[in-house]
Amino acid sequence: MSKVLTQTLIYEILSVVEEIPEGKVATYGQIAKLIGRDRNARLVGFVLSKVEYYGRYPCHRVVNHQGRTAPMWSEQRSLLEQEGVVFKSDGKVDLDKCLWKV
DNA sequence: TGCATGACCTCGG
DNA sequence: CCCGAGGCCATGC
Repeated sequence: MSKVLTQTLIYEILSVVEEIPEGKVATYGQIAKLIGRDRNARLVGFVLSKVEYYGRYPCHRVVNHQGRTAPMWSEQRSLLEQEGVVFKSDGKVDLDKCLWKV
């Protein structure tokens, strides 16, 4: 980890991400809120984009509010489908059923 | 020190 | 659902 993006923030985010059960997905805003930074939803995405740098976490269970996955990510959909996450014809996650409820 | 970018969110139309 | 505007924080040049 050459760049230290506030270890505290990353630790809190990963803590929440680890709590996401299989077959469920969470939104960036949801996570941001759980760590007490509801205004920093952007940071969550920004951090998760580099989280693979810190270790392997189920960051594929995190999608945006539209249920859309990362634009450049190819296997994210496959990973989620393997866990039982339902996808719509549009290629988006069915948040009505797979959204992680706290 | 300042400006631009990003896996975003909410509100209104 | 898509489009546009405003906001918020950290990173990188």
